[in-house]
Amino acid sequence: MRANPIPETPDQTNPDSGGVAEERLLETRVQKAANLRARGIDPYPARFKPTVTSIRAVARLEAREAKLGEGAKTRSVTIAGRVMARRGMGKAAFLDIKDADGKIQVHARQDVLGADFAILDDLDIGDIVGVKGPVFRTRRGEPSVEARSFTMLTKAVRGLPDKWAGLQDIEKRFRQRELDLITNDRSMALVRTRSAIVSAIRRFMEKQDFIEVETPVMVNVAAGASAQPFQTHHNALNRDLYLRIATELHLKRLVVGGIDRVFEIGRIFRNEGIDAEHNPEFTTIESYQAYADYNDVMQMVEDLVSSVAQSVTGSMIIPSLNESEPDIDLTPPWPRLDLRTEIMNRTGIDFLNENEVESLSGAMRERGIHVEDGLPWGRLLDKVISAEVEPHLIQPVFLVDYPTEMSPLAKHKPEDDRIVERFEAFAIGTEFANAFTELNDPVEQRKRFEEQERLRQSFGDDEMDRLDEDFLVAMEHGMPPAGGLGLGIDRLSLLITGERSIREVIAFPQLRRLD
RNA sequence: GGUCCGCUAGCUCAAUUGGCAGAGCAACUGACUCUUAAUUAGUAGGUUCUCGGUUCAAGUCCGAGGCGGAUCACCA
Repeated sequence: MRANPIPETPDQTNPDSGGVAEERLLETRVQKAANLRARGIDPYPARFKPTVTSIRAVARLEAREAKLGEGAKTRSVTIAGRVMARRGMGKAAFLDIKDADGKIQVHARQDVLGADFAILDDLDIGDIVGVKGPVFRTRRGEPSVEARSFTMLTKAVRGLPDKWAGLQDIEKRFRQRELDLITNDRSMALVRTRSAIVSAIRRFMEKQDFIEVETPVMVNVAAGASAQPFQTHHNALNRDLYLRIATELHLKRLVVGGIDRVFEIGRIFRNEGIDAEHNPEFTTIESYQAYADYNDVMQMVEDLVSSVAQSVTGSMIIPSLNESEPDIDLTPPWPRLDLRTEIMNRTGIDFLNENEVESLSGAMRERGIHVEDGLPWGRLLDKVISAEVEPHLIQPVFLVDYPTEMSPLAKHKPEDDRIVERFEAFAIGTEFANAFTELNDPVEQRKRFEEQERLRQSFGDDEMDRLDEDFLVAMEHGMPPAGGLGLGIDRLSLLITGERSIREVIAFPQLRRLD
């Protein structure tokens, strides 16, 4: 055992760098790395090749046991992973090693390991190591790698959170997600599930002959949705640019160009509040399909969501994570509820009658719905939906046929220009998809945008959709009839994982910086 | 943005009415060759989120602020 020098006077030069105790813990481990170097051992070697993962190593042992019976040993394997626990017994030690697949125990004995055993003097929980040797089963039945050689792969100079309780502090879990992943299996599972969801979506779309594209994130006009954009600046062009708030308009231009089935999975940015359902950057899939209408898209959405759930979780029924909420059954078909009827049933308000700001806001006040002054009609009605209808939509459902004024990019019904062919998909009280039969009449599209601009002027509402001249010119060249979809991947991940906070399904959610 | 709740050792948590800030894990010095929350003897570790106030005395009470959570408002 070598003595680790403890600083006689704590470092006062940088009082913000953490407590003295923390500094000392770090210093101790840095010293251990130096100890290894002094003995000619690189604590950060560049290469190491494991031959099996923990799970495969155990599988090999089981196969061997099936053939040879109890007491069987495999041929030598090589594993690598992080030391999660350590039980030392003088001239022997047990280590729990965690890799990408799971955990396996390592048994290190001085007589077996020889010189490498001395590495354990400078080993800490949290270090990443490589171990080579046969897999056997201990007397207590634990599959274990009998260490014949032992390699330090990465000396960690900070310790892990509590080995039993893990990292519990919610704020730390989000700010230091890597520690959350190391110690909390649920967090790792959520990252993997989200990845599987995106992968399944991509396979679903490709199977239906959609092609995936990438369109600009930085745009001259943040159009295609109602939201405030983030602003940035390009120095060489000396132009202000915006981060996109939707991928819609570029994708439609690709449909004009002849890509009949197109989709993009991408990040969009909305300069708005942050809460359990909103992160300022979030991921959507938007798709556009020529010669389809919103009924086709509706069917695609329920097929997509249910089959993604099936392939990711093995079931279309998502079990509730707590007693107070029901399981969610994603099995298609989902009910199609007429929006106007649904609002009337919930509130008695008929949006075709209350078609002026005054009458609608009056009706809302009568119903006890808080009305903010200065909002245009469409935003008011949106509020009625989100306050009075949306919270009741727990099982998956489509709300169908929206007012034209709140849907500037959707085609109106053939028999009624006050209503557009649009639906939104809801579950767990939250909207997760929005789709319509796309408006492709360029003259009407221009009129609708101009109306949005007029509303923006008169209401001073920064969130109205904006007029994008490049898009309008494209439409003037003719876009085939098409059905379009926007679906929130984060929201879908909430639905499929059973989580209720978007921060749980985003690896690094936006948080206020610590100063 | 409003309201409520939380912030104590590296991690997980205690601390009675305002009365000496404590435990487990991790760490450090030892013992220990089949343990698995190993066992075992000892040691060290604190700006109780920050600033101010009340008080003989503040982790605890009051005020302001920071960060987070829940909820309402707004958005997807």
